[in-house]
Amino acid sequence: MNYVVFDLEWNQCPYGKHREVKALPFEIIEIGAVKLNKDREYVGRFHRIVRPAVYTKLHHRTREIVHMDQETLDQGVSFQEAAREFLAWAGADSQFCTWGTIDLVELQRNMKYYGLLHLLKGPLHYYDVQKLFAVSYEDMKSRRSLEYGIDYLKLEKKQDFHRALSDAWYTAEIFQTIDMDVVLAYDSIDVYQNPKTKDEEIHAVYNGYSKFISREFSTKEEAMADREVLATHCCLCGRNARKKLRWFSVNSKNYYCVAYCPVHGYVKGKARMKHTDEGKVYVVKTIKVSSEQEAQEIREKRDELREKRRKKRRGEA
DNA sequence: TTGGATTTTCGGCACCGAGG
DNA sequence: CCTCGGTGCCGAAAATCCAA
Repeated sequence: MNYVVFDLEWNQCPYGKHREVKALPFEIIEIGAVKLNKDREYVGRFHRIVRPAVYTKLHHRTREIVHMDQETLDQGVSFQEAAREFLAWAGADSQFCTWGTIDLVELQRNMKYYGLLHLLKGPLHYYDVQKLFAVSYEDMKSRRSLEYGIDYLKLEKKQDFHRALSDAWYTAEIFQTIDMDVVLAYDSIDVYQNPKTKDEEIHAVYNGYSKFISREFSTKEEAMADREVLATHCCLCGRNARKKLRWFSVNSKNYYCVAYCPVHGYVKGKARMKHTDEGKVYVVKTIKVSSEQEAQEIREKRDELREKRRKKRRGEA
């Protein structure tokens, strides 16, 4: 098993959104990757410039960020060739690592555009080094820039940022500093290819929380009526935790609830509604360990929200 | 049963900070 | 300039409640 740390550079429609190709808002123009063995030692690299075929001219903003001239781009290979070679080079049993969540999405979106998505079966497990950085060195929630991470760790800035190979290299260097226990405990799942059937639904357990990704439903109501979506299993032992506070919504997308595990005490649930390109919905539910105090706070938050809406109604009447 | 009051739902919008 | 995810606010519409 190898780790493939990769980074992409992409371009967008230089003439504004109204003239873009809907299925391809971002066109990949460069792929850079560093391969590490199971001990996270450097074993190889991959680099391709991709000749753009949809947006042949660089967006002015892109040109400012990515330092590439037109000749360099024109000398690139086609996306089909670059993607096939990249995946072949990566090998079937490698673990992808990226800085942030977007690169996996754009890679797949570009592959879909060219009818190559079957080469990369999702959902994809990967390591989001930006997240691992936050878990290891900050508050778990922050999402820092790559350069911030390099500065924080006092690593040498040998090359410019915002080129695929150098950013992949920087990401790999940060990845190498992360404690292996943290890496193993916090893998990420990309659901650009979201679960379609019940067997494909994802149940993942992490340190102190668990994540469930449902199959598709036609409507939100149907989703929120599903047994597995509503279930509140303790994220530590998997036992059914009895609900203390039923699922309630704060807005159209997020639902919360509180439950009590007979062994581990309070847990809190959060369910987020996600929409697919085809207008279906699926649910990403997380269950986290909580406390009596936090449970009380969530209850108060719910009551406050109700009170607020009530007051507002009165004011308008 | 019904109409008004109250509560919930839900899309739009704006902001932030990451990505290019 | 555009995407994405998260958050919060707002108002209209839908759903529900409740008393006459």
